[in-house]
Amino acid sequence: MPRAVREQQMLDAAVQIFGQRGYMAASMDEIAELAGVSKPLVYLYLNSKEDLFTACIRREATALTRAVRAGVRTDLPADRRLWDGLTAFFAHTAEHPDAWSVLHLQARTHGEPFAAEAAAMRTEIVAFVTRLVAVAAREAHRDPDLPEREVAGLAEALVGAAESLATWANTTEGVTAREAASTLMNFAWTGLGNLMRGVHWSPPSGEAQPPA
Amino acid sequence: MPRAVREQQMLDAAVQIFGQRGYMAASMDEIAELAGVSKPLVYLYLNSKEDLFTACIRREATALTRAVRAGVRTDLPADRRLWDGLTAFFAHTAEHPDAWSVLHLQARTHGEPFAAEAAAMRTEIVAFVTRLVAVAAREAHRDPDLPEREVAGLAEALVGAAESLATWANTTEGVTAREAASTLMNFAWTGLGNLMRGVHWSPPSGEAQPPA
Amino acid sequence: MPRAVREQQMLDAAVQIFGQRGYMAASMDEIAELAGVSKPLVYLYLNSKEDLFTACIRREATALTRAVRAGVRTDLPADRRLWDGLTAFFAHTAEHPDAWSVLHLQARTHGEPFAAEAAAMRTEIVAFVTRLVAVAAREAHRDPDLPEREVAGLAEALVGAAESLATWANTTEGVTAREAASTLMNFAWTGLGNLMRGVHWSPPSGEAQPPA
Amino acid sequence: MPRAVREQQMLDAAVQIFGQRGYMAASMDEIAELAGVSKPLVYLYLNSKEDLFTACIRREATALTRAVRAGVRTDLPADRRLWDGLTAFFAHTAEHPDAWSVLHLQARTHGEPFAAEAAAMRTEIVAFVTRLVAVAAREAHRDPDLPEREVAGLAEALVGAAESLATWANTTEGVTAREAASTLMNFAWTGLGNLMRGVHWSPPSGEAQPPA
DNA sequence: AATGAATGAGTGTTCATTCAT
DNA sequence: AATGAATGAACACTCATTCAT
Repeated sequence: MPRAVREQQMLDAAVQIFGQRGYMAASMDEIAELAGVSKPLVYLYLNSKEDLFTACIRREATALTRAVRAGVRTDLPADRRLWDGLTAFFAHTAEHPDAWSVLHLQARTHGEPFAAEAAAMRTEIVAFVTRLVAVAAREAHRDPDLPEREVAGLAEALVGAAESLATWANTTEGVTAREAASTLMNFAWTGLGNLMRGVHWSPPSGEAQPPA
Repeated sequence: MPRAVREQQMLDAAVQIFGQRGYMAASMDEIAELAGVSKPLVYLYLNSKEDLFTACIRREATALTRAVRAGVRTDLPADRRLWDGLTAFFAHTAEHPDAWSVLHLQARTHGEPFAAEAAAMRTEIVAFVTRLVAVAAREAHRDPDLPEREVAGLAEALVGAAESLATWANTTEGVTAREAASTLMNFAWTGLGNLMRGVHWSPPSGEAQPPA
Repeated sequence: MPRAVREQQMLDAAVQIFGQRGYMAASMDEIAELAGVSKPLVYLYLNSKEDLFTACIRREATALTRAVRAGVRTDLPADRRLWDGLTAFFAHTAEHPDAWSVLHLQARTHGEPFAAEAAAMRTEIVAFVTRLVAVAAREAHRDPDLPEREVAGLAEALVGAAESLATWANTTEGVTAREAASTLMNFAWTGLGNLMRGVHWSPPSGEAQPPA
Repeated sequence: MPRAVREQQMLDAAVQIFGQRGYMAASMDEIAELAGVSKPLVYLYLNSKEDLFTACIRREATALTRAVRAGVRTDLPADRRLWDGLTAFFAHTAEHPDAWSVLHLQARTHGEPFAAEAAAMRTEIVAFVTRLVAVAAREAHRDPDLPEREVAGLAEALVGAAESLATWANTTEGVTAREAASTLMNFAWTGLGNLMRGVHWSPPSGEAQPPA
């Protein structure tokens, strides 16, 4: 069996164990057993527990950002792009709960090296949202631009709300990705003030066509 | 030295170590040393690592909810109450970053018993926000009520955004509690759509007078 | 409360705990609590765990040998004296099972100092039996005497059988001291060979009158 | 070095330490060091201190009963079988004093799980003796049978005497297995009463031929 | 390419024992 | 005469990691 395949099996096992038990409570024994290989092989391929964990974070971070990017078409208006991105995000986290636990909980909880790794991914997503907000402002002919730090804060808030809803959707019976995305779009785009007055944001009728 | 005092010293030390190292990486030795007592005394007063951690979570959860409640006056309009609550929340988390790490990260990452403890506090806060949204709807003469699940999702999103901004404010140089609260109020109350069109929500001029 | 009384209370508690938990598993905390005093007081009166245990052994050894001696009248024939001694022995061990556990099990199991203490008592009892056997031989006009070492072995065997029956009687439902003594007298005095042929030893009709 | 061999080495060391120090006073460190291995290996192979102790008890119980059975030929008369069994018993306990300490003292002193393990072996031996007594009664044309409980008591007494003599022989300079067996046969078979009148039981002239 | 065998270092926890009062 | 407060030292157990093959 080629090395690359074995390595993926190990990462699969590691993500599952890390996601469920947590980084420190996870034991290399358990991971090796779940991967169906001997422990020395895990060390031969992945060097150490820290390296293994880092590899998990990197792989899953890449997978998540890729999934979000794949769901968004750059030729559509800003609110549509946000809606598509959120839908993709909620769908991916719902399908890979262990990976989401690794990225959102475990990586941030066990010290700088790992937190930095996860922060890199988060920064990328925040940047994506920040660009979106900037574009939206331009589309609305808003001038002068919002202050840069305020935009950063808004993006931060939006991403935080999304993360929180992802966990909420994962643990609340029967909440779909579309529903979570819809709730968040109403909240973020329209604002509570408008919502109170009966103003709603409605999801576009047709689904986004993934580029390929 | 009386027992009650010693116990608080131990909890202080434990919150600091747990918050910085994480629950599993924290060693009872280190906590005892930081508290300036011997390890057996920690066990005599707090029974076990698990009980010690639980005690930390409970103490800090109580402190946080108390701080938020103390910042809010029930005789003011909904947006003002939200603003005051957020300001208190950001101020408290900024002043007790280790406690915030314990509540927001560590407690959720290390198994049901602890997660449940932190979830209880979070539930309380979400309920607080949920009531606020309901009140706001009534104040805006909105009839019929928003669907219950949608309100739950909105509260979840708002709390998630707040949590995220708390961490952001703690790690970004020079962001004050007022600034974080202001950003979130704009985001949550006005909505991005309005913001893009130049509509802003402005913090009330006078500070809230804590009941006394 | 006078010191002597307190000390006896502590020994009572200690015998109970040592007898039930075992020497090493017994904790000074538990003993102090059961005795209704603070731990430092136990140390003030009895110095250390080892000394406390030794004191227990001594007190119970004395009590046991006293009980046996009290049951035997020197003016009766040898078999009657043996019967009376055994009856007293079984009655005492049945009434003080924790003390018996301390003497027979715990003291012998935890190293020289304690084993020696218990051995001293046992030696006394073995000597008592040895004298009895010698007297019996004389009464039976047996000359020349049995070799000394053989007599020692016989006494050892008899005492061992008695110890074993004491535990057996303590743990078997409904076996009385008289019954245990009767079984042992048959075994020891008559011998299996005779028993097989229907020869029995019968307990004397009247009870022994304790000297007082 | 193959696992099975290492395991026996560990059990050897454990029996020695447990027999000399006692169960609770024995430390896993000491056992591992005496076995010439690291502590984790002891845990890898034997799981826990309790399991290790249980394994010791089981191994030595099996060895002892095997030795006794191997010394007895079922085609010989009852007294001869008893004599052979006792000789084998005393020889084995004399050669393995630590094992005898584990079985007779330690196992009975440290709680139900271990006591039950040792009791199982003892029950087997008592049953063996009980059958012997029954056979002897039949051989002596004794009819009707002795009451069942009396037989149980007799077997108990005999076994207790043997156990006691085993320890006596182990601690008294120059007492051989034959001598101990001889003393006990006289005591048990002939009875003190007959002994006093000069009646002796004599060991058979030729040694028993072990079946193969 | 892969593993059975083995360990150094460290953890949570307990307990006999002692001050200071 | 008696105790609340405190600890040094030790122990069972675990785990990431590495040889030798």
